[in-house]
Amino acid sequence: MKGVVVKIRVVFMGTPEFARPSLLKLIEDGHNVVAVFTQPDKPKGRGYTLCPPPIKELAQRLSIEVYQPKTLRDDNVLETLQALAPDLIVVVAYGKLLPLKILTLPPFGCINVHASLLPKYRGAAPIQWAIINGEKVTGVTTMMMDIGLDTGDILLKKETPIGEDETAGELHDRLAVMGAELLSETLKRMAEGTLERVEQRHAFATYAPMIDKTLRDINWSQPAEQINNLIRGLSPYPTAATTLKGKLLKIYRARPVSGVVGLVGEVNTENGFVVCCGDNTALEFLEVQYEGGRRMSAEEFLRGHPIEYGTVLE
RNA sequence: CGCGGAGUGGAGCAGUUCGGUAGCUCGUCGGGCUCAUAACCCGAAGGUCGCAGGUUCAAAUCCUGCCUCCGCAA
Repeated sequence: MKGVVVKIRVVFMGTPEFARPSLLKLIEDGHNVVAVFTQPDKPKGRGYTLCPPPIKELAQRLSIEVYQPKTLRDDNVLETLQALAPDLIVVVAYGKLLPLKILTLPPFGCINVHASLLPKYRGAAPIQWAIINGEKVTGVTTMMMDIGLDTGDILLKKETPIGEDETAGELHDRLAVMGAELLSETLKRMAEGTLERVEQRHAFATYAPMIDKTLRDINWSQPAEQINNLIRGLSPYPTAATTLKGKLLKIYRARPVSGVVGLVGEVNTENGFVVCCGDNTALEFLEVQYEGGRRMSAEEFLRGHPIEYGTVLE
């Protein structure tokens, strides 16, 4: 019989899909997750149906107690947490800043998993912005949380190249899994006592703010490469878009092509669904969705929507 | 009751205002041309027009209810 392992009490805080692999990994690793905090249900979709966040569903399936406070700056919430007596709080894309009283509550502190190589891309949308800015490499970071937004001391980092055609959705899924693995390793090394904390080089910090809807409108005078970065960074949500015959056309996937020149925004369908961009570059649409319609390949779209010669996108 | 759009052969669409033979682009199958082809020519198969009622001599089309999908908004 080996020595008795004392399991530490963990409270998990997270909200969207990105946090799922991390919570699952904690359970797989045998950690004692005593409660899950997640954002309140929100009205979503057509008809404003109240939808629980992905983490709530997962937690309920795992029979873990779920709390959904509107704010953490509340004495009742603090009392609840004190009663739960966590040794450690793990935060993955929770969507709220933790007040000092909570940060200092667990003896082992609060650990956060962030989807970038800190101090770059602090904030809400690191994955999207890394792609929009044309980064070739990104990664995940674990850190000891402090009072600021993603400013805490770094524990572990793991890099990964961004594929040339990779979309934010695909990168999101990869980083979510990488983040879960890095979290697992972080906790393991914490238990071993081999973890070091390194202060961020704050001078090199950049911010990745929430994605604003005005971002989605494509400016065709930009070079194709840059437009494609935007398309990849916003796919599949909220999706870069343009206007065709007064209706919204979302672009899920495209690729720069050569040999086609024309006015900025002009459509050429001689060889695929190609649009002329700035600096004499051109972009071919591969997957689109027209207002009111399904998402489909550009080829399918053109069958039912022949485009007149000289049509210009706005 | 948040606002709006759409369901038509396997895929994408037109036809619906103003009821009267089911149409286009593509795919599939067969044949032809070609050294050859995803190219071109000829031909064929394939549709309860989302579902259920109603109006009518007659409904894809008009009326009512329901289901599903999509855009906006959040």
